[in-house]
Amino acid sequence: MPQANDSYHHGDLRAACLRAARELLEEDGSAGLSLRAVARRAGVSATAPYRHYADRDALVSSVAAEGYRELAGYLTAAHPAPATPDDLTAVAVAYVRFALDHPALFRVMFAEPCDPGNEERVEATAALSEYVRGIVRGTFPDADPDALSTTVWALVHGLAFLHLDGKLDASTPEVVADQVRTAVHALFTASPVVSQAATAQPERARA
Amino acid sequence: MPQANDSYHHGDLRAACLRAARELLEEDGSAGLSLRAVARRAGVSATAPYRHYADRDALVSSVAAEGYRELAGYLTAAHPAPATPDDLTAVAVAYVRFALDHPALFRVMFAEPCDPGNEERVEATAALSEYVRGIVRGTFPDADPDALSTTVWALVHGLAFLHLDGKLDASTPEVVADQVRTAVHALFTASPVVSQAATAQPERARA
DNA sequence: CTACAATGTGTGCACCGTTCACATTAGGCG
DNA sequence: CGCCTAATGTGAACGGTGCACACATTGTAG
Repeated sequence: MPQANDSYHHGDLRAACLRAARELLEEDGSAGLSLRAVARRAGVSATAPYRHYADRDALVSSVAAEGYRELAGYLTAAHPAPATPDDLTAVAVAYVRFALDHPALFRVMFAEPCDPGNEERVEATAALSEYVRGIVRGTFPDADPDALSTTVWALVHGLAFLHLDGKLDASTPEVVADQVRTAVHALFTASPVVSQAATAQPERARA
Repeated sequence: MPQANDSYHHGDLRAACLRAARELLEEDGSAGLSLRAVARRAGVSATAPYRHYADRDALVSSVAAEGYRELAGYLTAAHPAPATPDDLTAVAVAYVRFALDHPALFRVMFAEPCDPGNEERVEATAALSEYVRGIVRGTFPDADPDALSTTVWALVHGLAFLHLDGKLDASTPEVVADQVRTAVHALFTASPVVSQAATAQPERARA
């Protein structure tokens, strides 16, 4: 049973490190996320975190994995079981809102190629990817789920990143939401074409 | 007249730093891009670069600005004066190809919110943004240029990033290109709707 | 030719990630 | 209960980093 005492043994350093990392990320951005700062905030010596994380990257990957799960929470909260294009649009809006609510975290999640060695991270991203594909499959049964989910994910992901880079008008959340709705709506009116194009292209990859 | 001698004064340290930074970026990724390593590679003391760049961020911003210009070169090379949806699709393919050809550079370009204080960088990004808007305006005269260029940029940017994160099949350049073409094509078949939706939404932003 | 501004050097400081030997403690086993 | 081992936390140390500072060198304008 973990306890955050002031005794020699912390009790649950692993969780405390994660929490401290999240706080530092929100306060100073990814620049302030140092292993030593995490240790300081957790009230522990600089090298103690190495008992729970192989290196800095492992910690960051854990933070990223937590971010993926939180993002999934945003999406399911927007609509628990999306079945119509409007439902899917609501999910898309939630995706961009998550990015704007947690900009530093979102950047960390996609800053580097996902380390294939980190099981927790791979699992979290796979779950998210599968979740998106599932929604698309349910919403557009006639479309190629892979192709369409890729397209819609890319569109929403791109909107999120352009917003993070300040390249789009993000004055109010409503402006952002409208932008996302407009863009996604444009895609959906063409969804039958996506289906058709994806299934009628035999010359995809010969290698 | 600059000269890369072995004399006390380097001749053109600024350009040499930029070149060294680019090399380090391609060799070791953004992790290896340290000011000291740049100085070493340029054959100069660790603090010499400070005569030409205020700090590490300034160097990185310069590299990013160079990247923006190079990206613009890719795009214009794909089609000097895009006038049809197919032309625009070719430009989109070139965008993603640039990201895959220069993954570390592309990440640097979009890793942090663009520093508004760095004039060179702001200028380069503005030029790129305006270029995209111009293409869209020429290709789809009836559409809202802002809305459509945002959408198509987001879609392509998202595809590029998902590829960089290894979340999409990038086995061969042709597979990637097909993917981009399919996604962009899907958008374009809906472009009249974008135009209609964008102009028929008076409740955009009241603030 | 000389003074000055531009440019490069060296030292030093604080911080970082990481390793290693060591201290402390929890929990199982007698 | 008491002991032993594995888990967990500490401290010093090493090489690397960004950056500020005083100083050295040199191109160039007057």
